[in-house]
Amino acid sequence: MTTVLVVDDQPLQRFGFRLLLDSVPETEVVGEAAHGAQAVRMAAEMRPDVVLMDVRMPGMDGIEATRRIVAAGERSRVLVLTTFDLDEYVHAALRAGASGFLLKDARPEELLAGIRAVAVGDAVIAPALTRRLLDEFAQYVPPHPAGAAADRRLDSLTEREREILVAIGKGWTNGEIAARFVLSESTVKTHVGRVLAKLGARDRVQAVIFAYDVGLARPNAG
Amino acid sequence: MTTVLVVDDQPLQRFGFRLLLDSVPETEVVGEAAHGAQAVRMAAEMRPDVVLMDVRMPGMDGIEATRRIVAAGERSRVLVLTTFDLDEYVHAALRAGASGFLLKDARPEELLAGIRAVAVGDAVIAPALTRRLLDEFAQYVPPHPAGAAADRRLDSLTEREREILVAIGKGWTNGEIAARFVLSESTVKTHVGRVLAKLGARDRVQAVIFAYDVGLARPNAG
DNA sequence: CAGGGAGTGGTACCGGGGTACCACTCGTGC
DNA sequence: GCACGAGTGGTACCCCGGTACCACTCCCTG
Repeated sequence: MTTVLVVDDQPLQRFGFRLLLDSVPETEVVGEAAHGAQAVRMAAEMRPDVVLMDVRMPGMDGIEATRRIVAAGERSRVLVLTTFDLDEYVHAALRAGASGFLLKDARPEELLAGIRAVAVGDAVIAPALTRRLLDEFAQYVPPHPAGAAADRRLDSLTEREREILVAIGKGWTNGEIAARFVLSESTVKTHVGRVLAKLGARDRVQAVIFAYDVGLARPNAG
Repeated sequence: MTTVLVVDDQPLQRFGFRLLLDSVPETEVVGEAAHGAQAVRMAAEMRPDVVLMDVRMPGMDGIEATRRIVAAGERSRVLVLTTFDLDEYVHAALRAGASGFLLKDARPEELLAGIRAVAVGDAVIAPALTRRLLDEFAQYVPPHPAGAAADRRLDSLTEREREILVAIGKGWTNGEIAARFVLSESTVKTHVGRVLAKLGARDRVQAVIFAYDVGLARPNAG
């Protein structure tokens, strides 16, 4: 059973979601919020599996609410829904830590499939948006994994450990990494410990520096 | 009506796809290919709306075939299917110009929805892969044009605080900073606290990232 | 001279980070 | 069949990092 918190300023819209989600056995709406602040509070209180988040709302919007929920280390995954397929919304939402971005004109099955996906830790993007996202992706991501030289220490890391290192390089806490990767914090600590040991780093700060040195992490704003 | 070319080296697999796609009125399998070279030829001949492409095949694999079909300027969209969710496959496929990437364990409705999406020019990624793709995306794509905002935060630091920030960026602990600067650890903590507050950083890890972003710290490969 | 910012230093508290050690499940390879 | 590495998860413990709050000294400026 997947518990869902519905966030939308339109009562009728919330009613529609509740009707749909409660009509199938696998999902259950456990609460409704009418704006961002309320959503953040309720997410912390009832820890739903999935937060169905509208973007445009009076007061705190869905993006900011998403950012706070994710930053708070909540276990809830946020699935952002909007009527407008503006690129800025998509970028902002994903950067805020949303696990998915769907359009409100999605078919009911698509919405349910999306909720199912994010509930187990996967991510979904509306097909109409994916195309543009991929174009940007191809534009930015270097063809070959950057520095050919790299570092032998980097090679000693397993695939998972490299992912953890990248996450450390983003400044995430163990709790945040656990939430985003859908792991327990114990597991994250185990991974982090092994990464530090293999790199010969004393703490995560030195791991971050290593990540920048080998090009695993890259300066953002410029 | 969406015309589909099925490409897979396993006859049984092709049969399964044909069964599924011909069972719904909107799609029709107009051809089958057993390897990459044949796929490229057939795509050019019959110009299907969608090419359902397996990755692992003897001879020319699905990635190379995709690249050639797209490069040839065919109108066909390529939807890549594979059993293995290896990152290299995903990258290579998307770089080759594929419109989508799904796993073979997808449910029939998901596959049909994917074909429908790519047929109209959208793109789809299997939810299980999207998560990692988004992580990379966030890693490479710059957040906002911005840039000037970061510098202002740097300007708000005093001379001493900038020195402290540089030291933090070298991975030094508070104790080490105190020793090198000949200060008490209390003083260092005070400085560090002020630096974090001014930068809006949660901890020294994020301060390190900031230092790299604004160029106060620089990658030191080797 | 008064005021204020910068630099230095202290105490007290606590939460997260890091470590040590162990256990279980997979899948691969011998 | 077995061992092994990778991934995941747990418990227990200690200490550093970060915060809150305060105090004192310079030195510059109004």
